[in-house]
Amino acid sequence: MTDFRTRVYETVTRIPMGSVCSYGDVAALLGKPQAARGVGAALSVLDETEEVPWWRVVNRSGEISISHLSLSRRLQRVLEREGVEFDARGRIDMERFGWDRRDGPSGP
DNA sequence: AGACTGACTCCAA
DNA sequence: GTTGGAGCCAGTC
Repeated sequence: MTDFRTRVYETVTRIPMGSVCSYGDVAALLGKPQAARGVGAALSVLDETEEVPWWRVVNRSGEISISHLSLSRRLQRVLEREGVEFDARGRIDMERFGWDRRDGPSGP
């Protein structure tokens, strides 16, 4: 197990239920803002039986960035059950559900 | 060690 | 809003 992967898992495990985070954000939290693809590689070796909630990591556009269609749909269902909302195009409002959001959704 | 792959992002048309 | 191309990085063979 590489140290990088270990740190990715520790960070992803901190994402609270009902929130999501982008690959780039996880990379930035590790001090490597350019390692977004590396984060994807680290999470790609996991599966749904793992303890790490890797399904809470989506791309910068708020879309599930997995090519396997049936799996991405399953992940969307899981996220919706956790309270994350998707629009008609299968996209998440990162301003509302992004873990790194600075202000709450019910702003002034 | 070297080359390929892809669950990423950014930027310019 | 899309599309194409170019960097970046870790995993795998």
